[in-house]
Amino acid sequence: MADQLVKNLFGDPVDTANKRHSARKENLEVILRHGERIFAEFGFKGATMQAIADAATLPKANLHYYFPTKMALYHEVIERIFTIWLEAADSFDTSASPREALSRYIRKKMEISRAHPHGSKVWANEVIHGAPIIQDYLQTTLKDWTNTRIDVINRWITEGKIDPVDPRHLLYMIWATTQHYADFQHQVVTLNGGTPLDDAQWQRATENVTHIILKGIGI
Amino acid sequence: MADQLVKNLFGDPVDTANKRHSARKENLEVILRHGERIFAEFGFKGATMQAIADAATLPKANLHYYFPTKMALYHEVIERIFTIWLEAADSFDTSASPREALSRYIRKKMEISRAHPHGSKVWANEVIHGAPIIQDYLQTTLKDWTNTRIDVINRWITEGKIDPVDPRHLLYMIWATTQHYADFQHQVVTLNGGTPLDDAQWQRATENVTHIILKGIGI
DNA sequence: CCTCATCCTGACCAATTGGTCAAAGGTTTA
DNA sequence: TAAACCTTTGACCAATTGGTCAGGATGAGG
Repeated sequence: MADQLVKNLFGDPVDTANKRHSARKENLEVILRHGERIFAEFGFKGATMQAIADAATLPKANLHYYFPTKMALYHEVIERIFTIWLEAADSFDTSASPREALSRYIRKKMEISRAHPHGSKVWANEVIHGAPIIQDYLQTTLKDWTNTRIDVINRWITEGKIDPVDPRHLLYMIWATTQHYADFQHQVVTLNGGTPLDDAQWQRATENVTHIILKGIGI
Repeated sequence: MADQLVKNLFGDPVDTANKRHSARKENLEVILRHGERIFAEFGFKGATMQAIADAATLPKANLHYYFPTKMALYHEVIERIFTIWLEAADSFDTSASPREALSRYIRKKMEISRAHPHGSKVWANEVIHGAPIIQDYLQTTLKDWTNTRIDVINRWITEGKIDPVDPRHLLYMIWATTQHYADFQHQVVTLNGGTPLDDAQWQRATENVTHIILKGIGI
């Protein structure tokens, strides 16, 4: 078939060559996307497989074909969110200057809050409810990442590049503030007269957050 | 009966004079306290009347005697939390200097995060899930309060007392950061080696938050 | 074509859970 | 003491919902 002759730049057959394979991929994608939204909106218990199925316009039994249990689907949703979190984490360039490293990190986190508010909400939900699923991440990946950044920030302090603040609380402040625009989106929108922040407002928010935090630590 | 002769300073009969009345009060208190905790821990849907009843060591049917529906109980829990929020709001003294007004407000909010983490979590849950219950508060009381504070902060800016930051984002930063210690308590504790913050650590957190924010706006 | 493996789905089941109710047990008041 | 009232509670019900399953549909490979 002609379809099967389609190749990408590396000469590998493109996934869409196989109807089954591509349909599978598409379905997984749709389920995960709507699952994330429904979980964010109603919490784990409040979200129903039926609601996710309806959103994805698939019969409920079909969801159970791809994900044996609700928990399995939830796990997968969390997994994806963590990937995004890692992406932001990478943008904290430890070799850059404090000003550059922090402002880039803050900007990246603000972008994520705008692009993936649902994911952020699911994560927040998890933590609020005692992190039954992500406890592992918190104790390993997140803790390690945090400790290396704390070291870097402490070095900046020693070198007199920033004020002697507790790095831990600086990081918490960055997390809390940037994620606020995703997690408390509804409140932010309500206080904005009911309309979502536009491009200019997001930029203004990012600038304000960056300004206050950087100046706040003496940069 | 002797009991009925007990009076308070105003001459009113003390509630405890009446066995029924005091038992009622006590039960309401116990149900609301445990309800708040269970709602915070599992979300509205995840919390079950049975779980709250067990925590309060009362039969489930008894809960329904005091609160006809789960939603009615939840409403009452939210109502109480809002009272605490108002208490913090009052501490933002608009007649004080920027330094005094803000540092007092931040300290108060940190104290509330420490004293009422469950309440804060329930509130966060509400907003994350689109504020189905508290929408009214957001649009009226919260919005009004916010607008008056924005005016005050703008006056400070005009008078050159603080940097020209967007008051809105300054407030969001204060809310996000202070509430982070309650809502993300589990994450904070995990990154603290699994032990809750002690007195000194809370004080250090408050100092850091206050320092960065105040210096960040040029005070 | 034809066979096989994969995918889809309506109907169904069992467990959970919010809420009801009638009867019993206390407390207050006259 | 006795009547009126309030509170407590076990047993029960109906609705929701996660998950199952058997049989049908569809695409891949020979």
